[in-house]
Amino acid sequence: MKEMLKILKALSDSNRMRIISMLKERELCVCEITDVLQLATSTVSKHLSLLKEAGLIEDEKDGKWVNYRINRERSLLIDDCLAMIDKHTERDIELLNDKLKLLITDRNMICGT
Amino acid sequence: MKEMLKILKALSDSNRMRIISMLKERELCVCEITDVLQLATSTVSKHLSLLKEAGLIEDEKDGKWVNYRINRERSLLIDDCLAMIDKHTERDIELLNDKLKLLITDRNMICGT
DNA sequence: ATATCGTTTCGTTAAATGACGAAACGAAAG
DNA sequence: CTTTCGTTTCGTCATTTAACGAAACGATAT
Repeated sequence: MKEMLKILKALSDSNRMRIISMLKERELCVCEITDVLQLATSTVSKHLSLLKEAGLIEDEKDGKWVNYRINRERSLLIDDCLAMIDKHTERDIELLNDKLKLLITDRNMICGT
Repeated sequence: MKEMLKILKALSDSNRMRIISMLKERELCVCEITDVLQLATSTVSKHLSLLKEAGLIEDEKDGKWVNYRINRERSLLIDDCLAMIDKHTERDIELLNDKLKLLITDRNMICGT
C-alpha cells in the first residue's frame, strides 16, 4: 500500500499532473517545463524529483541539460495509473493547451539569453 | 482534471485507503471504522465526508446509525480507480488484517456501553 | 582556469492537512 | 419533554506541502 500511496500522492497535484501529461508528448528539460508551468525553476525541480522518487519519471544528462521522460522501466502499478490518467484526461483543456504550447517551445529560445 | 485530482487526493491517505478497502467488504457505520482504525470519531467522520465529497462513498441513515458504503452511482473514473486499487492491494497485509478484524466486529458491542 | 548556464539544494514563508477533544446536532428511547 | 447515543462540526495544534529567491553545484565553452 505504501508504494501505491506514494504514487497517488505524486499524481494528486495539478502541476505534477501537467508535467506527466507533457512528458507523455516528449522528453523535456527543466526549463521547458518551467516555461509552460510558469513556476520558479527550483519549484519545478522539486516536483520532478518527487515524481522521480515515486518511479514515474526518469532523467538523463545531455550536455548542459537534464532530460526528463516517463520512466521506461515503470512498474505495472505505475503503468496502470498512467493509463487511467490518460483515459480520463484525454480531453482536458488545460492539459491539451500545455501540449499545444510545447509545440512552439524550443529550449534554445527560452533558456540562455 | 479537477475531478481526477480530488479523487486522487482522497485516495492518497493510508487511513482513507483502509476505509475504502473495508467498505468493499460491507457497509459500515462510523463507530465500526473508528474501532478498526483506532482514531478519534471526529477524525474518521472527517475522512468519510472527504471521501463522500469526492464521490467515492455514500451514506444512508439507519436509525441512530449512519451506514457508509461504496457509492453505487459512481462515475466511470471512480470505477476505474477502485478497480486499480483493488488489483494492486489484493495481497496487502494491513488491508487484509483490517478485513479480518471486521469479521469479529459488531457495532452493538463496540458502541453504547 | 574562469565564466556561463541549466539544474539542484537550502532556508524561509504561507497554506493545507490530519489529528484531537469539546460542543452541537438529531433521531430514538424512556 | 428529557435523556441517550451515534455522528458531525468547531477550534486548536503539529506536521506537511508548495512556493520563492539565493546560494551551491557541475558540466560546457571561452
